[in-house]
Amino acid sequence: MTGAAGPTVDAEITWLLHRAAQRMHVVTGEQAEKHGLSLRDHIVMSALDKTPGMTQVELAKTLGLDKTTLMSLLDRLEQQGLVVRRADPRDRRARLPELTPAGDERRATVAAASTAAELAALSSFSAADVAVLRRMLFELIGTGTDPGSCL
Amino acid sequence: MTGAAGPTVDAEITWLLHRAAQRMHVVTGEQAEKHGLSLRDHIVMSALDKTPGMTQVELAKTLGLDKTTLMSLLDRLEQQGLVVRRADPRDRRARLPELTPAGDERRATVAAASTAAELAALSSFSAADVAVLRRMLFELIGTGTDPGSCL
DNA sequence: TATTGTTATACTCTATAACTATA
DNA sequence: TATAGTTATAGAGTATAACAATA
Repeated sequence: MTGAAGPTVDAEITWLLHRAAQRMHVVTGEQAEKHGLSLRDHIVMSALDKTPGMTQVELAKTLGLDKTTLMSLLDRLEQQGLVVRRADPRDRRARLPELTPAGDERRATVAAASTAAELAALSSFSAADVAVLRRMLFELIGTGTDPGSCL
Repeated sequence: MTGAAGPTVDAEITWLLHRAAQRMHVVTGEQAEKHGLSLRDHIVMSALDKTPGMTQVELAKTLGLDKTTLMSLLDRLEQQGLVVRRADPRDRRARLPELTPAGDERRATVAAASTAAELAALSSFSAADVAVLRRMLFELIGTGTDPGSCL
């Protein structure tokens, strides 16, 4: 497409990213589903663990989710008793989702299985390559996003 | 999550990939849409250009699309006069989609705009880093897929 | 029997708009 | 007026099942 350069790997980065994400979604998602969670459930719960005290809008922005998308995720997690929405004492409009003890236990279980699966899928790469990948993805996401959201 | 190691960038690779793909999808997709195509339309047409003579099943496998997903894409492209489905003389079940002259012209236009947008989005990275990224994504996709599909 | 193309269908993800209660 | 949460809804993207024609 660009011309004479690449031999086999000249496909669009956009589509390669899409398919790689799709594949890793399967790999880690099936770990989460073993414990009754979707990948996105797990992502939300990880964020609640790493950065507690966020409002729902802040949480959505951090994860790159639409606030309405986050709603259904939180609804389901709350219904399962894994998350509770607490009132923010400083702003009566806001609600602060947080993990319940049961939620945190589930989160830790899934986190272990998920990262293990991720490591296995990346096992053929050098640590340096993985570091490059991680840095590039992170910077790519940051482009166009306001700073401050450090996932 | 893994423990004490990473300072800021310790998020799951899976989610980073997802969001990076999402972002690049916007970047290159809006170029395609300037010319009346979706990103996926463009991906299909690029594949038809690079590897002509594939059946629909082969095309779907190459692109990592479900065959039923490909159907609606081809339907729309055929309806717009950008693609035709020709009969395979060697297998009367099979049909070989190919670009029309109009389709190839449109494809070339979108390809130029799309790769330019991709390059711009990746402009802050070194060529070596982009090469690492491309190679890793490619290998990641290959895992679990039968060889032979070289996109 | 297996495979290609096809249709119908459903489920998930995502985004938009509008409403409510606060600020 | 602006913002946080919420609801309803619609549009993509994806996958499953079933069918016809052909191998």
